[in-house]
Formats: sequence, structure tokens, C-alpha cells
Amino acid sequence: MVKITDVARHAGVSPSTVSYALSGKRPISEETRRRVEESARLLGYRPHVGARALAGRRTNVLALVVPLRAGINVPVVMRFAVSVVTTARRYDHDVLLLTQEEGEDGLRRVADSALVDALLVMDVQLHDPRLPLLRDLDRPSVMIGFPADSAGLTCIDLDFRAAAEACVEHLARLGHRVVALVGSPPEVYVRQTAFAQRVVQGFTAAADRNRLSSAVHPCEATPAAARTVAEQLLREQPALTGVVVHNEAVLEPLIDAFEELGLRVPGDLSVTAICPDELAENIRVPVTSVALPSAEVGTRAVELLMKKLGGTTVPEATLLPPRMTERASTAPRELA
Amino acid sequence: MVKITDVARHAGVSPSTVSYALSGKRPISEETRRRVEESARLLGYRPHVGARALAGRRTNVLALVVPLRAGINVPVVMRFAVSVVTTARRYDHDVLLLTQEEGEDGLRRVADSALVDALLVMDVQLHDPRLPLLRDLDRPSVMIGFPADSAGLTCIDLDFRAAAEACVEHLARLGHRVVALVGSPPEVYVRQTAFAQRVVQGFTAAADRNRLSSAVHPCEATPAAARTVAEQLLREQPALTGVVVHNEAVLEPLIDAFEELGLRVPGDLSVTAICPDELAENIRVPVTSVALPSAEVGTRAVELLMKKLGGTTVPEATLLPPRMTERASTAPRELA
DNA sequence: GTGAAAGCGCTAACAT
DNA sequence: ATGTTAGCGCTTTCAC
Repeated sequence: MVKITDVARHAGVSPSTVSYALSGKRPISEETRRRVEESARLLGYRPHVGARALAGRRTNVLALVVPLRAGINVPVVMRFAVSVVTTARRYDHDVLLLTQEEGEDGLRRVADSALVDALLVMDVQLHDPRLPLLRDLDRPSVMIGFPADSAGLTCIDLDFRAAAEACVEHLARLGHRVVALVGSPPEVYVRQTAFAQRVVQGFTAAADRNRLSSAVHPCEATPAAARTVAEQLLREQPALTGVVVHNEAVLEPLIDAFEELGLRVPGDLSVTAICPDELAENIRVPVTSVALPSAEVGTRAVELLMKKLGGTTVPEATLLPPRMTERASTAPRELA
Repeated sequence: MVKITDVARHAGVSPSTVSYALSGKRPISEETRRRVEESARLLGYRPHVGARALAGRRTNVLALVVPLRAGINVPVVMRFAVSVVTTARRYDHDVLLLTQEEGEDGLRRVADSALVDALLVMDVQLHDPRLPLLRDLDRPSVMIGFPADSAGLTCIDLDFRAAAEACVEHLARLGHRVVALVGSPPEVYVRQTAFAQRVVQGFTAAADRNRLSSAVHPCEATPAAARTVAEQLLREQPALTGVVVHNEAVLEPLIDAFEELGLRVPGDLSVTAICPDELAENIRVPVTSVALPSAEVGTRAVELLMKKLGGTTVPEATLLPPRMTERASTAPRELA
């Protein structure tokens, strides 16, 4: 293993000069800096992270806590994780993967043992048991999602309320007067996940504002449930012509079910969704949707964390504005 | 921060005794051990991993390299990753997440900087550029998948050849005489991923052994491609009654396509697959399948790594035997 | 602008 | 069975 003293000897300077030349934490003559960098490169020097952590109280490692519970969308989590790792690397940081299962103990463990400098927590619940811990921890953290009380925390997410409103406004502009929201599985609401509730709030508010008749239906993540909901919708709202779907798993089955029930999309029924673009684009009828920007959230979250590590204060709440793409699933209401 | 000297003072022993009592690396009187553990618990002592790594040359962190390229199945990767993290925790280890993108540099970086003790590499190619590095590294590693030459490496994977054979044997036993394999997207073969080729070999060998007429078709991961392949199959092998699918993305679309072309599954056509059980169970026609045991592979891979870290020699190759579950998609051939 | 030297908290070899 | 102590490789005063 090549260490800092090796580089120092090779460059003809002292170890501390190597350290400073490489970190830039104090002025070094251009000439020395060059020689040191050259030597480090030549010898393939990699600072021992343990030693660095011990002396400098920095590991350059971030913790990422991923959920693995029912109702979460795996590709979304994965995309998010990859974007976190990629962005972290741009800031010369690595990422330690923790599962939700480890809970508060896991967070405390990696923080107290100085394994990580900062934490990124996904899938935050309205009354998340980890919040007090995260507030107290001496290490900065960023949460993906919003709890009921986000004071003292840094949170980021898609503006789900605005996303739902955008969907409804779009349908209203197309002349639709009776709309429904097909939402997440019931357990998501029971768990009190903020984003699901915000979608409902945005949906309802926008529907009321536009004087639309509206209804909300949670839906299990199975094709059978989609079919059931479709039938129920037509029974309870016979004049229904606009649907907002916030449930990746049933988007396609739902459209199938509607068509099997004799409704053409978008001829008889306009469908919009809040889902990853990738999904919206690749189903039989490409769906007008508000994107779930997992990659962007990941990038932004890491950037927030880096600012906090650097001592900069960052806004407590970051809401990413919805971005809607019109596709083949929405059309003006056909007047009977 | 509470450190080992704090615990030592509290327990009335020396720091080294605390270290030994906690690690069990030398005999400690029952009485002392108990006192030390009690003090550690009471004070909430967490060894500083940096200090431990520096002194003990062990970080208790594993690197996991995940693929993120075209043609890989995201939920499978995620399930695998979660099982790796969970198993690693059972051995008191954490997991650092690396992306394939970082390539050899990434591996060298985390190894040289003593960030990790060992490496787990997914999605190994037949002629993987990382192999020489992994052979040379002073740190143990385990690969998921098999390269062309696995000498000197530790590899583990489902026995894909046996899996394909099991599918064909199953069809043969049911009386089918003309069979086809719908395989991975062409790029997977071009990349020379071993498992795809082994499936082809197993399929062909078993078909020949049973004197079945057979054909192999790569297939893009889109419903349109599935449709095209289905049509092509019926055109080129009009007597086709058995299909093996090794391509998660098109399993359901393919069955849909066959039925739209007038073939009932399993009435006219028996379908088997090599895919995650979760997928096989949850499509319209539950499919007889050989499971893709991502979670088991993850667990076993970590166990192998732990043995290697402990100095035990482990077999170079571990092939998990296929496990087939019969479902609704296969039936005896109807004699016309 | 650069160097010398004191630790950071832990483990393990060396004592007893 | 336990204690003493010398580092592990780095960062960061403190000195010049």
C-alpha cells in the first residue's frame, strides 16, 4: 500500500505538504502542487479512508436508506439509488446502502460509528419514528418526502399536490366535468405517506375549483383490483370521462379494463397519470402524465446534502414543480 | 462521542480488555466480559470504524457492484441487493453501493483506499474487463455469474443450463415434440453474458437428447417484439406446442400474442419460463417456471465472502440447482 | 510557503 | 486472565 509518506518522499516534500497540496486547504506554490500531484498519480496513491476519518472526521461516505415495503415501486427506488450514487461520486463521495428494516438503530449505528458523514432517507412517513433521531443526530440529513412536521429537517420531493392539480386542470381544460382519482393501495394511506395524501388534496382542490364532480378510489396493485375499480367507477359515476391514476402497477390493467368494458381511451375516457415517464411512454396507449422525477430528486438530494456538509444553510423544503407531457390518452370530451 | 477508554474506565478495566471482551479474540473471564458488555451498552459505545480500520485492517464493509445497463431486470437487481444487505448485516457488515459505470477504477479505488474488505460483483460478462483486477486484488471477491475462465475466482449463479434443461424435459414429458426458446434481447448475447448462452446450450442439448425439433429466438424486451416473435414462430414451426421463455419483459405479452393468434395456453401451447416466481405467479395465466432465486444468490454470495474473509477456502464454482414450479401454463400435448 | 509533531480511537503484540 | 504500549495513516495545529 502506498501512503502519504511515500508520496512525500517521492515529491521531496513533507507529508503535511502532500496533504495540503491534495486538499487545497492552504496555499501551496504552483510548482510544489504540480510535483505532489504528479507523484501521487505516479505511485497510485489512495488516502486510507480510515486514517482520514480518524484524523479529519470525514469519511466521504453517505448513507442511503431505501424502503422495501409493500406498495413501493422498485424501479423507481432503483433509479433513485443509482442517481444518488452517481451524483455522490461527482462530489467524491461513496454511498452506503441501508434498508428501512434496520430502522432507527441502523441510522444511529452508522452515525455513531462514524461510518458516514451524512444521511439520505427515502420514503418518509407523516409521523416517521426516525424523525426525532434525525433531528438530534450531529450529522446532516436529507429526507425524500415530507413528514407532518418538517421543521428542522431538510426535505425534498415532487410537488405531488401540484402534480395532481395539473392533471385535473388538464382534464378540465379538455372539457371533462366528471373525474376520478385512482390512487395508491390502501396500505399507503394507512401508513400515512404524505405524498399519497397530497395527491388526494390536490386532486380534490382542483376538482372543486373547476366545479367538477369527483371521486377518489384507492386501489390494490393488482390487475384484478384494477378491473374491480373500473367497474365500480362506471357504476358510481356513469358520466365519468376523466381519470387520474396515481398507481404505477395498475395503470395499464386499468386502461385494459376500461376498454374491455367498452370505453375507448381517449375517445370515451381521458386518462392521465402521475408516474415515471418510462412507464407512461411504454404502454399500449401512451399516457399523458406528470413525471415522477426519481433521478432528479436523487441528484438534488445529494446536492443539498453536500451544501449542508459544506456548512451552507439550505431551504427546509424543496418541492419540484410538476412537468406534464401530453400523450395519446387524453382528448377533448366528446359531447354526446 | 463515547470511546473505548470511556468504557474501560466505566468497567474498571483496560482498553485492550474492552477490545478483547467485545471481539472475543482472547479468553476473558465471564465476570469481566459481562461487566464490559454492560458498560458498553449503558454508554452506547460504538467503535469508531475509521480507527478500527486503521488499527485492525478491517472495515466490516462490503462493496456491491450493481449493473444498470440495457436488458437487465431492475426488480431482480433490487431484490438481490436487499438480500445482500440483509445477509451482510447478520455478519455485522455494511454494504457500499457501486455502479457498474465506475468500472475497474471504482473497484481499485474502494480496495486501495481500504474502504471495503471484500467485493461482490454482479452481472459478470464472459470476458469481463474487471477479471484481471479482481484476481490481483488483495481483497476477496465473489462474482454473480460466470466468466469464460473462472479459474482463481469465486463464482455463483443459478445453474442456467440445468434450468433450461428442466424446462425442456418438462415439455418433453408432457409429449411435446416441437419446441422453441424465446430468449434475451440480442444485446445480451452480443455482450456475451454467460447465463444467456448457457440457457441456449441447455435448451438445445435437452431438445436434441429428447429428439425434439427446436429453434431459438432472441427477443427485444417490448410487447411489439413479442408479437413479432410469436408470429414468426408459428410461421416457421407450425407444429409448435412448447415454448420456453427466458425474458421477463415479454413473458406476458408473448402469451397475449399467442392467444390473439388463436392459440390457447395451455390448450394449444404449453409455456414455461425461467423468471422470478413473483412474475410467474402474477400474470394472467400463471406460468410453470424455474425460479430466478435472486435472494438466495445474494445470501449465498455473502456467505461465501464471509468464509473467504475468515480464511476458509470455498469452491470456485457454485451452481444453484433449478427449482421448477408447475402452474397453469403447461399441459399434455393434445393429439390432433 | 513549508515542515515537525501531536494526536484521532482502536487493535494486537508484548508484557506479566 | 489482564494490562501496557506501540503503532495504523492521516490531518492539523504550531512553528518557522
